[in-house]
Amino acid sequence: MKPIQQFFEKYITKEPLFVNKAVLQSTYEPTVLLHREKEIMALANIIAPALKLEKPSNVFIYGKTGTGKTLTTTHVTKQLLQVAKNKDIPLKILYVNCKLKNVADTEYRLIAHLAREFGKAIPPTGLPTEEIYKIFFSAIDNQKQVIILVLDEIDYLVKKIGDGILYNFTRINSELSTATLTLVGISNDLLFIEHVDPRIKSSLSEEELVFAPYNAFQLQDILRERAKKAFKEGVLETGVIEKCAAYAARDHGDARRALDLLRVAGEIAERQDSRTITIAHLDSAEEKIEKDKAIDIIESQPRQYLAVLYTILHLLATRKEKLFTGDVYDYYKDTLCHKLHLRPLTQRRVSDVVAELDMLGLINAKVVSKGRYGRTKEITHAMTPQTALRAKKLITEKLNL
DNA sequence: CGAGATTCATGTGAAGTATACCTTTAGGCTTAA
DNA sequence: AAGCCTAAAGGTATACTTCACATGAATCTCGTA
Repeated sequence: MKPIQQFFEKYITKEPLFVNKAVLQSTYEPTVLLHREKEIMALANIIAPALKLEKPSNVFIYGKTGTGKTLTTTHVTKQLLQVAKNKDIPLKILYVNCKLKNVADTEYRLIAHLAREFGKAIPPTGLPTEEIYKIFFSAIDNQKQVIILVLDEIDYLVKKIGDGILYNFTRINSELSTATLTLVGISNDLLFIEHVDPRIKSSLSEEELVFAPYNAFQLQDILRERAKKAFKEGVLETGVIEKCAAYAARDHGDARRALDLLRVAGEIAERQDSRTITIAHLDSAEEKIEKDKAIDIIESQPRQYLAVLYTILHLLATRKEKLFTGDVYDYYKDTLCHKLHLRPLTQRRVSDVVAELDMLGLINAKVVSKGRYGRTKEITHAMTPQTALRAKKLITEKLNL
């Protein structure tokens, strides 16, 4: 028998470690959210008036990544929607992630996206933004209804295009006569609202919820609960859950990360034909996750961004000295763009691109003053060496270098 | 020796440009009465 | 005469460029002890 056939034969008979892998994926919504009872009730209280067709207060939710903000919000809004449906209450929930490139990363695109949710066809460009607002308003204002708009990662949007958009949000309800719209903003950055006009702040952030990071014990509870459903009995070696929780608690109690870690560890173990999941699997999982995340982001970046990122990775790998914007720009313009027959962007633009790559977490860029030797961004690694290497290879392929 | 001026390399804001796409409008052509 | 198609005119968003000014600590300068 050919080896590849043997592989397939074996594959069928192989004992899986998972019973239900979806439980560990980030799209999974558990029916019970552990250790978020207080937050759930708080949010429920805030938005409950919707059931009486009154406008609930606007809310801002703060918390680091993986503290259950998004999950809690979708959980609560879903339940609310369910009740509303049973009682025939006209309630709509809209959820938008502002970080999605070319979907909701500008004011025009965000409102256009919302209007499309209501079946309106909006061109990708060409109309005045004001016009898009009108279309959106007319789409929702044709009947008495309560709309709850959840804007995830709203801090990213505001950082990118400024806080003018928030001002426009403040006047939404005065434009509507029959419908009402409530804004639920979710932010990873606890400080970002402090930078906006206090009047806008008080209008949009009538209520605030802060999600504290999970501690190691809470993470363990969550992991155990999910692991029970995801894995067959007895596949987890003792200490794996504890270690997994400890890893995640180390950097700001990120539950999503902890779950990813567990899932990927399981996948690796399965591939290696292991009967159990060990701590060693956990370690390789940590590496793989980071790599996947970076690769994912890179996949969606335009050519110019890739070229700049490649330059940075290349220079960081080759030289020992610190790396500054000027060095990057020189190599990018003189060497890389030349090789790629790419029209070089100006230094001004590259400066912005570097800032965006920093926001995406692919690199670290910090503005430093070198006194007599000027002011610049000092650029350093944000990825582990292995990941950086993989990333560089991927870009090489994507750019046809 | 130390306070204040100078300097460098690039950050950063504002305004301008190119491109792609939109709606409106006016003219020309077709059609049906 | 009414209806329909087309192409030009006039408008916008976005990504990028151009222009011009801002930044901030190391270094220089010069008056003073």
